[in-house]
Amino acid sequence: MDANLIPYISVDCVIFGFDFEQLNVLLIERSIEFENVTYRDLKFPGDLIGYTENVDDSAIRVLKELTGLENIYLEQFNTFGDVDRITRKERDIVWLNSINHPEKRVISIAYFSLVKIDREEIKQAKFAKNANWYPVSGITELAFDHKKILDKALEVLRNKLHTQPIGFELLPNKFTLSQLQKLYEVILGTTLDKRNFRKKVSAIPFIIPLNEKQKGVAHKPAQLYRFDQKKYIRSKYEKLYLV
Amino acid sequence: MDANLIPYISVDCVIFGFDFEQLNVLLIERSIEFENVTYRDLKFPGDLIGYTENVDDSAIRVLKELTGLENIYLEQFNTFGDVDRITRKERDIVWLNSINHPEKRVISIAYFSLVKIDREEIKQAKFAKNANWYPVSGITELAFDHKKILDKALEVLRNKLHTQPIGFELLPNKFTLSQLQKLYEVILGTTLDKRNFRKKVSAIPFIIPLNEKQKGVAHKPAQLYRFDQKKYIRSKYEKLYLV
DNA sequence: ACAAAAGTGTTTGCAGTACACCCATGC
DNA sequence: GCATGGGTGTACTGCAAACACTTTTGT
Repeated sequence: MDANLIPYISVDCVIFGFDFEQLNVLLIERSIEFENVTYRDLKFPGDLIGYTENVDDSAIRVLKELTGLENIYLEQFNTFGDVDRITRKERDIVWLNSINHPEKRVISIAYFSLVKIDREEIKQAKFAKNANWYPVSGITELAFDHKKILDKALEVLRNKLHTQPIGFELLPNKFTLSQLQKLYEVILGTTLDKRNFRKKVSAIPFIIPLNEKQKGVAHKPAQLYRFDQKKYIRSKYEKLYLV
Repeated sequence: MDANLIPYISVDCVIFGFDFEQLNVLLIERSIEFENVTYRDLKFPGDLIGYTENVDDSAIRVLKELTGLENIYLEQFNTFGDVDRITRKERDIVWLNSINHPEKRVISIAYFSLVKIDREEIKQAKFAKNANWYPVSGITELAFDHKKILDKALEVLRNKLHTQPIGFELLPNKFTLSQLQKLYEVILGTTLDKRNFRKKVSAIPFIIPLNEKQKGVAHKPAQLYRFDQKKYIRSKYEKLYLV
């Protein structure tokens, strides 16, 4: 136990990635022996906060240590502070004892992060070998109160998607309109009309077509687009009602 | 200093009230002597969190102790965690010393609260005698990082006003449409067309006209309305695009 | 009678929605 | 040549916005 860390407060990071099919989150596997059975529970990456460390910097540190990534989208979304939030299940207590966790009560400040899965650091899977991507749609239970944290993160992500251009944080720098549409459909759980979707996109000045097309696909190659952050900031669009 | 409180974590409550003219917040006056001058700074009500207390319950406790109010709208909106957030100004440090505050670094979980100023407890001003309502529009500086907290609270309030029927938490149970419109105008900083506003309201099934009118006003008395929470929850309106 | 706020309809334009077929490429 | 996803236009409908005068009360 690191004496530089406040024993009562932690950060947890909900890291989302999109593989053009599904929305995924990065989870860490926690193995524990309990009543002669080995359980493999999943949890979000997180850590206690340093006495002399800004909370935002703790989240940046956790992300850097796990994935090697810096300068990615990261935003605090909620703080979870129930007294029994990490001791509600017996397996959680067993695990806390196994790592000599000093306190039974930890308040956690949760962040959500959006990463482009085509980035080199992610592709090389340099992150901890017990960390992996899991499709959000298949997650029914997590360690501690982390399922509740995931549900809240999804709610916030969906709300933000309507009003801010954060979807591009999940896509490669060059993307197709079908990929963008699929992203909205998967995250919002809807289907969208292709022609109407493209009509709206074409009216948005900061989604810019490139002189470049997809290659090596077994169908008509798609036009590639990029998102222009500077044009977004300068434009009149405070809200992005793409959907 | 209460030994039951975690010295590193607090809650702060941004309590909004609407007097039909302006949006107000409840602030506590902090008097300190510094370099032979008495400063009167303003801050939000808050307190450290108990070791065996849910964070949400801390906020409820702070609100109850200050105003005597229970069962009012209260929602966590952001956590402020910079190391120097309460020690950036020298006057803040002087004040911390004067109350023997044990730590120079406190992470604060901020809540915003909406109260009906016609409630008896509020009208009787039972709350701490150094607490008072101040118009939001006139606030330029607050103790610690509380101006930053206020700005964030306002941002969240404005966003929520578009999508959820929280404005009614600031109005009496019986209100006029002009009062409702003024509330939107003041909080959002816009002006609205009376006829268009009323057209939208009349299409909303959970804003219900009463068999009752204003009395004792020197003009045509207005129809009174009420907000029906149950009808809201059961209705199809997930989002309240009143404005 | 006058001041002060309540209350009420119509027109116009734009934005959302619904909908079906041809095109370019790899295998 | 066939399977796969890419790409395109129009008509209809409903909501948003602009706008001015009459009504009811207290003083």
